[in-house]
Amino acid sequence: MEDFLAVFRDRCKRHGLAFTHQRQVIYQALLAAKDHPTPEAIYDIVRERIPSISLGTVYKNIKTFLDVDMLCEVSLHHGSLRLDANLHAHHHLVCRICRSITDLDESEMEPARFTGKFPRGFRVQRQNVEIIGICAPCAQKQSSKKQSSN
Amino acid sequence: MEDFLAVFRDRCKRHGLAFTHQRQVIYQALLAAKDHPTPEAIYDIVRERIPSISLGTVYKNIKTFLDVDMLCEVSLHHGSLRLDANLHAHHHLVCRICRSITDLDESEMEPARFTGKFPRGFRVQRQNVEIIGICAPCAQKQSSKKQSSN
DNA sequence: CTAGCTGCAAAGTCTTTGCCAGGAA
DNA sequence: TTCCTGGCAAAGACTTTGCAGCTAG
Repeated sequence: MEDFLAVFRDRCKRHGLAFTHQRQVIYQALLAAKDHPTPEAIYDIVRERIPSISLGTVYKNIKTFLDVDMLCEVSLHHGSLRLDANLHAHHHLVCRICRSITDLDESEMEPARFTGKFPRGFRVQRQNVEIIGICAPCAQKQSSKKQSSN
Repeated sequence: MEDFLAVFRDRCKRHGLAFTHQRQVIYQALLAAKDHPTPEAIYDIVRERIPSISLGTVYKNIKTFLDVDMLCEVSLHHGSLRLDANLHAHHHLVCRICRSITDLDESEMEPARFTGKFPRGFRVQRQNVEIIGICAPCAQKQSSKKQSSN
């Protein structure tokens, strides 16, 4: 626990974030949750320790953590529904910045192989591979932004 | 084109869907779009041919197509942000029905290997594998539902 | 004829934003 | 002191729903 606090304090300092009680409790709840919680779920947990906290604060902090890579999102496409009429097995190349999606043909992909055990009774149907990175246009924008801010 | 109409008509019949002009134009737009469009994007395209169409109709039809597997969603988690404080490389087992997410340790996974070419300039950072299927509780619910409807 | 569909508008989620008082550095 | 943050409420984006008239089967 003291360990957690020290690490968290350090991470905040490194990213220029103020160390606040709310922020610390939110982060701790995120670390403890094993089920990939929603912001609402975190809000519910945090409220047990800080009843006066607001949902807005939870959202703001989550966004902050995402910005500094102290946290990641399960899907890069939660904002809006993205559709795919290509029903043949294929995979996706996704840009972290602009969230563009490019198809990768399955024939050019050797599937991932899971060698461990699945939970009992889980019926596997298909697998989806996302190769995540930064597309050429976004990479260019980023580097030019960095230069101008130096 | 006539080919498309025949196939579409057939698919509708098979799933018990009425063949309507709106539905046909929406599906055609979905098939033609190569960029994993949002419902809004489809709405914009369809409106060129059916200016009076409503966004609600586009949503309803997309939902219908998803229900009968004539279409799939790029991410099963677009509805709400799902967070992951586990920054170590790992993968996910996802239930199509309840959308629960279970972690799979990376050490038990042999990564997918892409043997083709990435778009020029794309900087790959990591890969995410989703194994998609139906979890035990949902499978049970489904089979009992089927029995009772027989 | 009947069930299902469309268009419209209202309502519902989920998330972001603006503001000011208060706390961290 | 100065800047950042928390709480609140309003606004915003995205999606669903209810209804009345129309259409396909």
